[in-house]
Amino acid sequence: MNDLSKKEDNKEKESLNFIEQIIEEDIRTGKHGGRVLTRFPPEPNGYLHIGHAKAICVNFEAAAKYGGKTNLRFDDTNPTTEETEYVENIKNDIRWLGFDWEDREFYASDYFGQLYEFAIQLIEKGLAYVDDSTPEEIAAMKGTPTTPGKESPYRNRSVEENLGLFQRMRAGEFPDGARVLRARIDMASDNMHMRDPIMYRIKRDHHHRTGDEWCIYPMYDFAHGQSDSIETITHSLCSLEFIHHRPLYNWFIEKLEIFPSRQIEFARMNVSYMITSKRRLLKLVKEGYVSGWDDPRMPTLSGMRRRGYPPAAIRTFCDKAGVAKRDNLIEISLLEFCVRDELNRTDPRVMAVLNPLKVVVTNYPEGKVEHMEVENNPEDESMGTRTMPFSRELYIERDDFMEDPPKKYFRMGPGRDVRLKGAYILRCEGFEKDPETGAVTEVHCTYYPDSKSGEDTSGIKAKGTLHWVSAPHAKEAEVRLYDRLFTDPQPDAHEDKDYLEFFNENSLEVVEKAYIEPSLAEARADDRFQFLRLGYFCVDSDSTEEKLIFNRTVTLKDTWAKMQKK
RNA sequence: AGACCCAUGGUGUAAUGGUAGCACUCCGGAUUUUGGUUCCGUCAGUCUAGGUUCGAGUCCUAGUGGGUCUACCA
Repeated sequence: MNDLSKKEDNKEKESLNFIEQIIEEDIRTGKHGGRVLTRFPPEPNGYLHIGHAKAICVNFEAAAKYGGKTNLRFDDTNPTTEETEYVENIKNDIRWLGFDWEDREFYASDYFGQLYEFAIQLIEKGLAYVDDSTPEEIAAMKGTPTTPGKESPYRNRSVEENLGLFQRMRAGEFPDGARVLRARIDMASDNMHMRDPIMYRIKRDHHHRTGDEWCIYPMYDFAHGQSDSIETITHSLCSLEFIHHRPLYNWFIEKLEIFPSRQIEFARMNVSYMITSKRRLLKLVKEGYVSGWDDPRMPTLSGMRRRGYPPAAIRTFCDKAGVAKRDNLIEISLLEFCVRDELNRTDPRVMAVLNPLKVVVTNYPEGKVEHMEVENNPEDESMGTRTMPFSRELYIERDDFMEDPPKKYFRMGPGRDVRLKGAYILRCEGFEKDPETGAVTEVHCTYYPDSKSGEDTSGIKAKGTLHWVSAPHAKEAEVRLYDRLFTDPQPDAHEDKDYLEFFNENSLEVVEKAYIEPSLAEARADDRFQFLRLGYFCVDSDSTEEKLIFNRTVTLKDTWAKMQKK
């Protein structure tokens, strides 16, 4: 056996997650004729976040893998909290993430008529009844997980009476909250969701799609499962919390004799240093901890988009995190790895100096300018080159000079040689200090004329290479440096402490005046770059003609910083 | 307390009764005109106790630990 066939043998076994295994089994047994249809069912009452991204990927990718499709369905059964504005944002976010639901855009509210008919059917079968009890009474009769509930005094109304009452509910004859329609199942069930769950409530509110057509609205539990069924969803993938709802959905499907969608639950993804609670996120926005839902520190898709995270990286991240049923906490370092991996291949490199220190090349003629050719991406030659002006006065990073450097320091220091990326090797001859503060104000160097990048005959091997800009040619820009929003990996997991106690006060640092190379003058919002040796940055939408603003997406890995910590 | 779900290196996820593998992180090394990238390497794991079996991470029982469930929200 040769090596080639061995390799073939090795990769023949691709490992499947438990959902894919179920789908493959269904295909093998011919269930639904091999058809696969999933759905992503957001409620249009908030912004999508990293947790939703996971659900979107799981649903769309599971279907796509087996030649199936995915529906987008808005679960809009509560008119009070839902708005059209959210619908547009959600669609925009899903498209940006890279998924397409084509023409299959549905709304639970599309099915209000059908759902009403389903309710009538159940009443006629003696499986649903109108209850006049107050919310408090219903809650009291519900019992607890360890004690059975009590049956409502209205539970044994006749079919005719229930039918009449329900029709009058629909006709608007009763005030809000006066009565509800409940499924007649089992008040003693171990599963609280089977203790005669409410199917319909009276609620006079303007619905974002159906307007004032209805004054009764189905509960989520009476809408979700049947919506799946109506759309003939084959595999309804949702999070673990709905595991207790499954018997109820199956009960409705069975009693109504409708298409049997199968619900499969998986553990939702948690990411360290991030929170996804809608309420807590809202508080960050409302109380000004962040600038809005799209603040680049937010775990929202709009926030991550503005931060500069490429959608492909988010998809890869969700894929690598995997799918299973156990609780998980994915390290944010995996996300950062995926972002860097993507950006490393795609982003052009440029130079910017965030914390400038002036360098004077004393043996370089005053007024002379050379245009140095610099590669745009060493990972991708096809991205070509650009030129950068080089002159007698330059800026380098303040961190890249030390008055009295240790031996492992490869950057500029008195008497040391260092390469300027794409330009010359410089020798540091001295420096000037502010007599009052002691701060270094200027560094004096000489350059080796025969060390020009690409035609270096000097034979000098400089250990370090620095980024730089030409002082008279550099443009100014604002740069926003972001760090994780919280100082604790699970800020909302502390019983004794509020998550806001872990808010990272240093999560945003603004550099008002950074120097960027002149080629960046034409950059426009959303353009992405690697600032050499600093990190990946994108142009923020706050930028104006006069002033460019960059967001730091993520730093480069920094082994020097790591060494220093030790 | 009851029902249900879950348990593999620091983290996440494979192995479907037959050699515990992969990725991230960490650590070390090589290369490098980015202390980036790339490449190589090290460390490190089946919750506990019984049982079934020639053989158990996998099947069974019990225990332990974690999670979920008692909205006219979704």
